[in-house]
Amino acid sequence: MTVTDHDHPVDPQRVAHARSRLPSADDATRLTGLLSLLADPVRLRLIYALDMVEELCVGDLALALEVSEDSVSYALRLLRTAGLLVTRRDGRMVFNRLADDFPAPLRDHCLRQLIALTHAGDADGPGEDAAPR
Amino acid sequence: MTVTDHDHPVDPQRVAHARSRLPSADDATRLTGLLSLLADPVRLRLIYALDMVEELCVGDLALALEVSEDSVSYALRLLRTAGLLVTRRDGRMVFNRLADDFPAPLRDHCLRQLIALTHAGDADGPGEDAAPR
DNA sequence: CTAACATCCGCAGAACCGTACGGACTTGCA
DNA sequence: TGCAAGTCCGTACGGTTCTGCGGATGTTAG
Repeated sequence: MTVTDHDHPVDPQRVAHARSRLPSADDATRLTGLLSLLADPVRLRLIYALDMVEELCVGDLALALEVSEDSVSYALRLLRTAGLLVTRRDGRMVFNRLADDFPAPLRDHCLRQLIALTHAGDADGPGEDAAPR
Repeated sequence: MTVTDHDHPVDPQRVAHARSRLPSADDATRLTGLLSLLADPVRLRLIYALDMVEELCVGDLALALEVSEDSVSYALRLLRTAGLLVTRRDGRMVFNRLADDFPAPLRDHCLRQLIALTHAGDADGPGEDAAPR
């Protein structure tokens, strides 16, 4: 190889334990692909908006998010391609809304709770958590 | 803002509603920054591994994940800079573990549940209506 | 004090992603 | 039928991010 792939495991037991329960590289790629779709300010706020009001067209979405229609259109395309949202056409308008099989954990837990903790945990003071057990 | 900023809201009510409850662009950026740290196969599996066993050194981490030590070191640096994990030095080894204030929602809900749903949701075909509704 | 080990850091290359622009298509209304 | 509105698609540019290599730091052992 290249450098120091040390074949000298310090804790073989723990390595084996972690290795056995670790998600496969394929599953990890799939999950990171999903997370990548959320890891963008435009897409994240777009999902937020569609989570509050049932459906919105591109133009109104751009107004609500205060970004260009191009950005919204591009974000919608990616989300739609991933199957995270569906469109309903009424006349010349195209209304977008979250798909029925939109991942519930993302919708219910992650988004709202994480917003809260990014507020509180910004200074990253040790011993302070926005989500108490 | 280049061309078609249509100033013709179709649903002014919904736009206003969404706009008022929407997270600020700053909060969204902060949250997407956090999500971006998870949106990488190496970092995601690394967090998984550290969630199972309390602490691991770089070399063992590389063995467990089956990636180069450079990748692990780089991933650890980013996570450490973000304050998501801490290091403990014992001799020439450096053991890494998740920080005490590691976001609980991420750890408890998102990661495990999402792995499960990426498994189950795979077969039902991404993009189309296999929703049980 | 020197040698060997484990890890960290800085740099260059490549790959990926998001944005902006222009054109084209479909639809509704006069 | 002709015009205008709304949206979608393909392309090029700029920026950010990941990977691999070489060297540097600090530590233990002889």
